[in-house]
Amino acid sequence: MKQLTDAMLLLTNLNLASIKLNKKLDRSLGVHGISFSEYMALHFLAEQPSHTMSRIALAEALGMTASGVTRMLNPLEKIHLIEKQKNPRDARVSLVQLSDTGVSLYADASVTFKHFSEHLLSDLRQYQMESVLDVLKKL
Amino acid sequence: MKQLTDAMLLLTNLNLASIKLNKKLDRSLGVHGISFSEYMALHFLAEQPSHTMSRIALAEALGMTASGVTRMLNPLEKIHLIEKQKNPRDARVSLVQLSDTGVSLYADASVTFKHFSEHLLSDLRQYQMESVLDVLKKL
DNA sequence: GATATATACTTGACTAGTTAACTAAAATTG
DNA sequence: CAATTTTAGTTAACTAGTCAAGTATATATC
Repeated sequence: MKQLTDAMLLLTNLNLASIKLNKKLDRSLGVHGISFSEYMALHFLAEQPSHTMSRIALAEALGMTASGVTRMLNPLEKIHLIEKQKNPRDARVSLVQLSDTGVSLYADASVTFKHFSEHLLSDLRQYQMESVLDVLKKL
Repeated sequence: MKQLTDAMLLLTNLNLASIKLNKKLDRSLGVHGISFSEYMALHFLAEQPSHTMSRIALAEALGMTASGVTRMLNPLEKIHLIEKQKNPRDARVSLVQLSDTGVSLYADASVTFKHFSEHLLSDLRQYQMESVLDVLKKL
Protein backbone atom coordinates (compact mmCIF):
# COMPACT_ATOMS: atom_id res chain seq x y z
CA MET A 1 0.00 0.00 0.00
CA LYS A 2 2.17 2.79 -1.25
CA GLN A 3 -0.49 5.35 -1.97
CA LEU A 4 -2.95 6.46 0.64
CA THR A 5 -6.65 6.87 -0.03
CA ASP A 6 -8.17 10.33 0.29
CA ALA A 7 -9.41 9.63 3.79
CA MET A 8 -5.99 8.31 4.89
CA LEU A 9 -4.31 11.31 3.34
CA LEU A 10 -6.61 13.66 5.19
CA LEU A 11 -5.81 12.05 8.54
CA THR A 12 -2.05 11.94 8.01
CA ASN A 13 -1.97 15.55 6.84
CA LEU A 14 -4.11 16.60 9.76
CA ASN A 15 -1.76 14.91 12.17
CA LEU A 16 1.30 16.56 10.69
CA ALA A 17 -0.40 19.96 10.52
CA SER A 18 -1.41 19.71 14.13
CA ILE A 19 2.12 18.85 15.30
CA LYS A 20 3.51 21.88 13.51
CA LEU A 21 0.66 24.13 14.58
CA ASN A 22 1.13 23.25 18.22
CA LYS A 23 4.78 24.16 18.08
CA LYS A 24 4.07 27.51 16.47
CA LEU A 25 1.31 28.28 18.96
CA ASP A 26 3.50 27.34 21.91
CA ARG A 27 6.17 29.73 20.63
CA SER A 28 3.64 32.47 19.98
CA LEU A 29 1.90 32.23 23.38
CA GLY A 30 5.27 31.84 25.08
CA VAL A 31 5.49 35.62 25.44
CA HIS A 32 2.64 35.32 27.97
CA GLY A 33 4.37 32.50 29.81
CA ILE A 34 1.85 29.83 28.84
CA SER A 35 1.65 26.95 26.37
CA PHE A 36 -1.22 26.41 23.95
CA SER A 37 -2.73 23.65 26.06
CA GLU A 38 -2.61 25.92 29.10
CA TYR A 39 -4.30 28.59 27.00
CA MET A 40 -7.03 26.08 26.14
CA ALA A 41 -7.57 25.34 29.83
CA LEU A 42 -7.92 29.07 30.60
CA HIS A 43 -10.28 29.34 27.63
CA PHE A 44 -12.71 26.72 28.87
CA LEU A 45 -12.72 28.30 32.33
CA ALA A 46 -13.27 31.78 30.88
CA GLU A 47 -16.25 30.45 28.92
CA GLN A 48 -18.10 29.55 32.10
CA PRO A 49 -20.24 32.33 33.63
CA SER A 50 -18.72 31.45 37.03
CA HIS A 51 -15.22 31.03 35.57
CA THR A 52 -15.34 27.70 37.37
CA MET A 53 -15.28 24.03 36.39
CA SER A 54 -14.59 20.70 38.03
CA ARG A 55 -11.34 19.04 37.05
CA ILE A 56 -13.22 16.17 35.43
CA ALA A 57 -15.25 18.55 33.26
CA LEU A 58 -12.08 20.39 32.28
CA ALA A 59 -10.34 17.11 31.42
CA GLU A 60 -13.27 16.15 29.21
CA ALA A 61 -13.23 19.54 27.47
CA LEU A 62 -9.48 19.35 26.84
CA GLY A 63 -9.50 15.73 25.69
CA MET A 64 -7.11 14.81 28.50
CA THR A 65 -7.21 12.50 31.49
CA ALA A 66 -8.03 13.76 35.00
CA SER A 67 -4.46 12.96 35.89
CA GLY A 68 -3.12 15.17 33.12
CA VAL A 69 -5.32 18.04 34.32
CA THR A 70 -4.06 17.72 37.89
CA ARG A 71 -0.50 17.99 36.65
CA MET A 72 -1.21 20.84 34.25
CA LEU A 73 -3.03 22.94 36.86
CA ASN A 74 -0.39 22.74 39.59
CA PRO A 75 1.96 25.31 38.00
CA LEU A 76 -0.98 27.51 36.94
CA GLU A 77 -2.09 27.61 40.57
CA LYS A 78 1.42 28.46 41.75
CA ILE A 79 1.51 31.53 39.50
CA HIS A 80 -2.02 32.42 40.65
CA LEU A 81 -3.83 32.15 37.34
CA ILE A 82 -6.33 29.77 38.92
CA GLU A 83 -7.61 29.00 42.43
CA LYS A 84 -8.90 25.84 44.03
CA GLN A 85 -12.48 25.98 45.38
CA LYS A 86 -14.50 23.37 47.23
CA ASN A 87 -17.88 22.22 46.08
CA PRO A 88 -20.15 22.42 49.17
CA ARG A 89 -22.54 19.89 47.60
CA ASP A 90 -19.92 17.25 46.87
CA ALA A 91 -16.69 16.98 48.85
CA ARG A 92 -15.01 14.85 46.17
CA VAL A 93 -15.06 17.69 43.68
CA SER A 94 -12.21 20.18 43.53
CA LEU A 95 -13.43 23.16 41.54
CA VAL A 96 -11.00 25.18 39.44
CA GLN A 97 -11.64 28.91 39.22
CA LEU A 98 -9.96 31.43 36.96
CA SER A 99 -8.48 34.22 39.15
CA ASP A 100 -8.59 37.92 38.23
CA THR A 101 -4.98 37.60 37.13
CA GLY A 102 -6.03 34.59 35.07
CA VAL A 103 -8.86 36.50 33.40
CA SER A 104 -6.54 39.30 32.47
CA LEU A 105 -3.76 37.05 31.19
CA TYR A 106 -6.31 35.09 29.18
CA ALA A 107 -7.50 38.34 27.57
CA ASP A 108 -3.94 39.33 26.64
CA ALA A 109 -3.08 35.88 25.30
CA SER A 110 -6.30 35.87 23.27
CA VAL A 111 -5.17 38.98 21.42
CA THR A 112 -1.94 37.21 20.50
CA PHE A 113 -3.85 34.09 19.49
CA LYS A 114 -6.30 36.15 17.42
CA HIS A 115 -3.52 37.82 15.44
CA PHE A 116 -1.73 34.53 15.01
CA SER A 117 -4.76 32.68 13.70
CA GLU A 118 -5.90 35.49 11.41
CA HIS A 119 -2.44 35.82 9.96
CA LEU A 120 -2.29 32.08 9.35
CA LEU A 121 -5.78 31.76 7.90
CA SER A 122 -6.13 35.03 6.04
CA ASP A 123 -8.39 34.90 3.00
CA LEU A 124 -10.15 31.74 4.05
CA ARG A 125 -13.52 31.32 2.33
CA GLN A 126 -16.63 30.79 4.39
CA TYR A 127 -17.39 27.47 2.69
CA GLN A 128 -13.87 26.22 3.43
CA MET A 129 -14.31 27.19 7.06
CA GLU A 130 -17.56 25.24 7.21
CA SER A 131 -16.10 22.20 5.47
CA VAL A 132 -13.22 22.04 7.91
CA LEU A 133 -15.38 22.46 11.01
CA ASP A 134 -17.77 19.81 9.67
CA VAL A 135 -14.97 17.33 9.10
CA LEU A 136 -13.34 18.02 12.46
CA LYS A 137 -16.65 17.23 14.17
CA LYS A 138 -16.50 13.70 12.78
CA LEU A 139 -13.17 12.96 14.42
CA MET B 1 -12.56 37.83 24.71
CA LYS B 2 -15.21 35.26 25.41
CA GLN B 3 -16.06 34.34 21.86
CA LEU B 4 -13.46 33.18 19.43
CA THR B 5 -13.28 34.38 15.85
CA ASP B 6 -13.80 31.83 13.07
CA ALA B 7 -10.06 31.40 12.58
CA MET B 8 -9.47 30.89 16.32
CA LEU B 9 -12.34 28.42 16.47
CA LEU B 10 -10.89 26.46 13.58
CA LEU B 11 -7.50 26.16 15.28
CA THR B 12 -8.89 25.19 18.70
CA ASN B 13 -11.21 22.62 17.15
CA LEU B 14 -8.39 21.25 15.06
CA ASN B 15 -6.21 20.87 18.13
CA LEU B 16 -8.90 19.04 20.08
CA ALA B 17 -9.79 16.83 17.12
CA SER B 18 -6.16 15.89 16.63
CA ILE B 19 -5.71 14.92 20.30
CA LYS B 20 -8.72 12.63 20.14
CA LEU B 21 -7.80 11.26 16.71
CA ASN B 22 -4.30 10.34 17.84
CA LYS B 23 -5.67 8.37 20.78
CA LYS B 24 -8.08 6.46 18.57
CA LEU B 25 -5.40 5.74 15.99
CA ASP B 26 -2.95 4.55 18.64
CA ARG B 27 -5.59 2.17 19.96
CA SER B 28 -6.49 0.99 16.46
CA LEU B 29 -2.89 0.38 15.32
CA GLY B 30 -2.06 -1.14 18.69
CA VAL B 31 -3.08 -4.56 17.37
CA HIS B 32 0.02 -4.39 15.14
CA GLY B 33 2.22 -3.35 18.04
CA ILE B 34 2.89 0.16 16.77
CA SER B 35 1.67 3.68 17.53
CA PHE B 36 0.39 6.12 14.94
CA SER B 37 3.62 8.09 14.91
CA GLU B 38 5.58 4.89 14.36
CA TYR B 39 3.19 4.08 11.53
CA MET B 40 3.94 7.48 10.02
CA ALA B 41 7.67 6.77 10.17
CA LEU B 42 7.18 3.43 8.39
CA HIS B 43 4.99 5.23 5.87
CA PHE B 44 7.61 7.77 4.86
CA LEU B 45 10.20 5.01 4.52
CA ALA B 46 7.82 2.86 2.44
CA GLU B 47 7.24 5.81 0.12
CA GLN B 48 10.89 5.90 -0.90
CA PRO B 49 11.87 3.65 -3.84
CA SER B 50 14.87 2.47 -1.79
CA HIS B 51 12.82 2.22 1.42
CA THR B 52 15.62 4.32 2.85
CA MET B 53 15.98 7.81 4.34
CA SER B 54 18.43 9.70 6.49
CA ARG B 55 17.31 10.40 10.03
CA ILE B 56 17.28 14.13 9.38
CA ALA B 57 15.01 13.72 6.35
CA LEU B 58 12.71 11.48 8.37
CA ALA B 59 12.60 14.00 11.21
CA GLU B 60 11.66 16.73 8.77
CA ALA B 61 8.91 14.58 7.23
CA LEU B 62 7.48 13.69 10.64
CA GLY B 63 7.67 17.24 12.01
CA MET B 64 9.93 16.03 14.82
CA THR B 65 13.46 16.78 15.98
CA ALA B 66 16.42 14.58 15.05
CA SER B 67 16.60 13.63 18.70
CA GLY B 68 13.00 12.47 18.71
CA VAL B 69 13.66 10.32 15.66
CA THR B 70 16.69 8.67 17.27
CA ARG B 71 14.56 7.72 20.26
CA MET B 72 11.61 6.56 18.19
CA LEU B 73 13.73 4.34 15.92
CA ASN B 74 15.62 2.48 18.66
CA PRO B 75 12.72 0.17 19.59
CA LEU B 76 11.75 -0.24 15.91
CA GLU B 77 15.26 -1.45 15.20
CA LYS B 78 15.15 -3.84 18.15
CA ILE B 79 12.04 -5.53 16.75
CA HIS B 80 13.68 -5.56 13.29
CA LEU B 81 11.22 -3.35 11.44
CA ILE B 82 14.08 -1.14 10.32
CA GLU B 83 17.83 -1.48 9.80
CA LYS B 84 20.70 0.96 10.05
CA GLN B 85 22.76 1.52 6.90
CA LYS B 86 25.82 3.65 6.27
CA ASN B 87 26.01 6.24 3.57
CA PRO B 88 29.31 5.57 1.73
CA ARG B 89 29.33 9.15 0.41
CA ASP B 90 28.90 10.81 3.80
CA ALA B 91 30.02 9.16 7.01
CA ARG B 92 27.92 11.48 9.17
CA VAL B 93 24.70 10.10 7.76
CA SER B 94 23.00 7.09 9.33
CA LEU B 95 20.49 5.79 6.83
CA VAL B 96 17.29 4.12 8.01
CA GLN B 97 15.97 1.29 5.88
CA LEU B 98 12.65 -0.48 6.16
CA SER B 99 13.30 -4.24 6.54
CA ASP B 100 11.23 -6.95 4.84
CA THR B 101 9.45 -7.47 8.14
CA GLY B 102 8.88 -3.72 8.23
CA VAL B 103 7.42 -3.67 4.73
CA SER B 104 5.04 -6.46 5.61
CA LEU B 105 3.96 -4.98 8.94
CA TYR B 106 3.44 -1.62 7.23
CA ALA B 107 1.17 -3.29 4.67
CA ASP B 108 -0.90 -4.96 7.40
CA ALA B 109 -1.15 -1.79 9.47
CA SER B 110 -2.18 0.15 6.36
CA VAL B 111 -5.21 -2.09 5.94
CA THR B 112 -6.26 -1.32 9.50
CA PHE B 113 -5.62 2.38 8.96
CA LYS B 114 -7.58 2.34 5.71
CA HIS B 115 -10.64 0.79 7.35
CA PHE B 116 -10.35 3.13 10.28
CA SER B 117 -10.15 6.27 8.17
CA GLU B 118 -12.90 5.25 5.78
CA HIS B 119 -15.19 4.37 8.63
CA LEU B 120 -14.51 7.74 10.27
CA LEU B 121 -14.83 9.81 7.09
CA SER B 122 -17.52 7.93 5.23
CA ASP B 123 -19.67 10.06 2.95
CA LEU B 124 -17.20 12.91 2.75
CA ARG B 125 -17.78 15.11 -0.30
CA GLN B 126 -14.94 15.75 -2.69
CA TYR B 127 -15.16 19.52 -2.19
CA GLN B 128 -14.96 19.07 1.59
CA MET B 129 -11.90 16.90 1.16
CA GLU B 130 -10.27 19.58 -0.96
CA SER B 131 -11.18 22.37 1.43
CA VAL B 132 -9.66 20.54 4.35
CA LEU B 133 -6.44 19.64 2.53
CA ASP B 134 -6.15 23.24 1.32
CA VAL B 135 -6.53 24.62 4.83
CA LEU B 136 -4.12 22.10 6.34
CA LYS B 137 -1.47 23.17 3.84
CA LYS B 138 -1.54 26.68 5.29
CA LEU B 139 -0.66 25.49 8.76
C1' DG C 1 -29.04 1.55 57.47
C1' DA C 2 -25.13 -1.48 56.03
C1' DT C 3 -22.82 -2.94 52.00
C1' DA C 4 -21.41 -2.55 47.30
C1' DT C 5 -20.44 0.17 43.61
C1' DA C 6 -19.33 4.35 41.22
C1' DT C 7 -17.17 8.94 40.96
C1' DA C 8 -13.55 12.58 41.61
C1' DC C 9 -9.62 13.15 42.18
C1' DT C 10 -4.09 12.36 43.30
C1' DT C 11 0.23 10.00 42.97
C1' DG C 12 4.04 6.85 41.31
C1' DA C 13 6.01 4.83 37.54
C1' DC C 14 6.33 5.16 32.80
C1' DT C 15 6.45 7.00 27.62
C1' DA C 16 7.16 10.13 23.93
C1' DG C 17 8.77 13.79 22.94
C1' DT C 18 11.90 18.42 23.62
C1' DT C 19 16.24 21.38 24.19
C1' DA C 20 21.06 21.97 24.86
C1' DA C 21 25.54 20.19 24.85
C1' DC C 22 28.48 17.18 22.57
C1' DT C 23 31.18 14.35 18.78
C1' DA C 24 32.45 13.44 14.25
C1' DA C 25 32.57 14.36 9.56
C1' DA C 26 31.96 17.45 5.57
C1' DA C 27 31.99 21.91 3.28
C1' DT C 28 33.61 26.64 3.03
C1' DT C 29 36.93 30.18 3.21
C1' DG C 30 41.22 32.81 3.41
C1' DC D 1 45.66 23.14 2.68
C1' DA D 2 44.71 24.83 7.53
C1' DA D 3 41.20 26.89 10.09
C1' DT D 4 36.33 27.79 10.55
C1' DT D 5 31.75 26.79 10.11
C1' DT D 6 28.00 23.79 9.09
C1' DT D 7 25.62 19.41 9.15
C1' DA D 8 24.18 14.68 11.05
C1' DG D 9 23.44 12.40 14.71
C1' DT D 10 23.46 11.00 19.83
C1' DT D 11 22.79 11.65 24.71
C1' DA D 12 21.54 13.69 29.37
C1' DA D 13 18.26 16.22 31.60
C1' DC D 14 13.77 17.80 31.35
C1' DT D 15 8.45 18.35 30.25
C1' DA D 16 3.87 17.01 29.26
C1' DG D 17 1.30 13.75 29.18
C1' DT D 18 -0.46 8.47 30.09
C1' DC D 19 -2.10 4.38 32.87
C1' DA D 20 -2.86 1.87 37.10
C1' DA D 21 -3.39 1.91 41.90
C1' DG D 22 -4.99 4.24 45.91
C1' DT D 23 -8.07 7.44 48.86
C1' DA D 24 -12.20 9.71 50.01
C1' DT D 25 -16.78 10.63 49.25
C1' DA D 26 -21.32 9.90 47.17
C1' DT D 27 -24.92 6.92 45.25
C1' DA D 28 -27.47 2.65 44.69
C1' DT D 29 -29.11 -1.70 46.45
C1' DC D 30 -30.69 -5.15 49.59
